[in-house]
Amino acid sequence: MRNSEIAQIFQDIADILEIKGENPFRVRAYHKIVRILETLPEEIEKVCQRGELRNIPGVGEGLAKKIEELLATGKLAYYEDLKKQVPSGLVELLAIPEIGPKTVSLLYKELGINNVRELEKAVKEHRLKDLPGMGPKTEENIRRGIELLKKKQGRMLLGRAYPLAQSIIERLGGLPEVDRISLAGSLRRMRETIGDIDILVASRKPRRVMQVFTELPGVTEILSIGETKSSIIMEENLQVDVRVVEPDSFGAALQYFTGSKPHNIKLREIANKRGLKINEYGVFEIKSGEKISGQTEEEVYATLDLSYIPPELREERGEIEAAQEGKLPHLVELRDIQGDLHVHSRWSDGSDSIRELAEAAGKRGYRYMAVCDHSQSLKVAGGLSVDERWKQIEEIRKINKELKNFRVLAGAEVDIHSDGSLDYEDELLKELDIVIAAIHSGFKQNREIMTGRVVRAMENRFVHIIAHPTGRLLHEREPYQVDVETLVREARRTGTFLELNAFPERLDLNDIHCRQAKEAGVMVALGTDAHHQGQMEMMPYGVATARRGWLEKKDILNTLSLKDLLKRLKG
DNA sequence: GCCGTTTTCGGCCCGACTGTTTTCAGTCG
Repeated sequence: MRNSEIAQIFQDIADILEIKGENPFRVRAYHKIVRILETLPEEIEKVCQRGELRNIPGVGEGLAKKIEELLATGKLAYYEDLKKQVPSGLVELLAIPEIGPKTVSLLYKELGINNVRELEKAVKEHRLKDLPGMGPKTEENIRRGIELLKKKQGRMLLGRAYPLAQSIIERLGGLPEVDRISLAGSLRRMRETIGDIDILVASRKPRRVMQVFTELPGVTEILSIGETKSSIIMEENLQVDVRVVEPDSFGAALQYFTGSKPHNIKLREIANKRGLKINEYGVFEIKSGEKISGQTEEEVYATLDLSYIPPELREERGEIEAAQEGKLPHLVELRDIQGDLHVHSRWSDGSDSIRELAEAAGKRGYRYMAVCDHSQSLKVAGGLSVDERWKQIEEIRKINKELKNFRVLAGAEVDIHSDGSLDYEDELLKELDIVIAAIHSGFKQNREIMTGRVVRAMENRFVHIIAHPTGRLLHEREPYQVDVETLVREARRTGTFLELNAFPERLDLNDIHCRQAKEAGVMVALGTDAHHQGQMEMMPYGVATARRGWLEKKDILNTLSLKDLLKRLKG
């Protein structure tokens, strides 16, 4: 059984236990194991085989036994039993905003409602408002909640949400009433997808800020408007929350609203042990109630003897322990990136000439850029025949003679055939400065074949990089069945680099994989996969994902100078 | 359900907001 399947079962258990009104801390224990499983860099089965389940913080005797049972039999008696007690449709009701476990339980007991369809019907017939603890407003809120759930088709891509948030910040930040303003929430942590945009403002005149905010162009609905918090819906059904605090609390509030929740919980536990309390207003001594810090985030962390933890790391994946020991990574920054290692020109399916691309890259401060147009098999993307490729190499050589302080690397994104062979012969590959191998066909192969296919490509000594190694397209296509653990190991063995494709739909490798690569000593190659010059702007999303994967400058191939890069590519 | 240089039992992060109440429960982040 795979980690994601086991995680799904524990998630289900957590939901059922909540509806049953079980001890919330038991529920929390299940939520925690779900998160652990979703981000574990190896299969839990291997951990189990090594007898190390109990070494995972959050896994005690009970969960260890349940995991063992699932791995051994594919089933869990406890879960099967729970499912009999609670109709399956109740869990889906939890997804509706405004509805939590208590309401689900009430609806079921009083009205026999056990799925969304029945709830909609009951709302229409106004059967909810007379239930104990409910009234017409709650009924209306639930109606809107169902509507919202239907409209909101999941989370928005980082690459879409980020510019939107920036434009809001620019508008609000320009107000004289705004002292400070910042992104918060998962967007500040640069998660690959986000549920809503959180913005934090420091101001002594919240009313004015809220007025401007709720009247922004593009606002389609105002969900709530208050002194400290307002929520709106913008076009594309994106929810935006703004919170306003006093300037003195800005740091504590920013820390608090940036999350993640598990990160904050852990931080507060540490604070408690020291007789301190953290909330969004500051760090307080519990006994005296005296405020110790809160103006800046740095202060908040320093009060707990922690070095400052960058937002991208705040996922409770060991960053707090690292901060305690002063062993946080020195994360890579955008300005460390010396060039883009994956762009397409109009020779294949891009829309700009190599010269235009080079000029744009130079303007970004880059020293080099790898033009990696598709290879001959990929006809839909205008893949280059062998002849065309030779001509392109010639053109690039010519362009390089004209350029100063900038180098266009002659590259190719070469298809890996179904059997692992490559789309060009070695005698052509060896003429290229940089060769990226990629899968664009046969997505349905099983795990073993797919993994072996990529490994075979790695074994070709002219292949430098594996492009978008899992092939996922967020919201569109699942990753193909490839064993990343093996890829990382084989990359190390063969001296191959793995790409972190910065395109927002891809972000592939993802953060967890990046960390795996780092730990195995495999360098990551950052490329935007730009198909026109504007798309080179996607690089920050790649850098952010690298940071989420704990990567430092030394872990990334294209932080090297041109000279060092060329040396690495040869060796 | 987990966990322990204050504990193997009794704790487990913290507050805002809303709508329903007349002091609080439920939900959310």
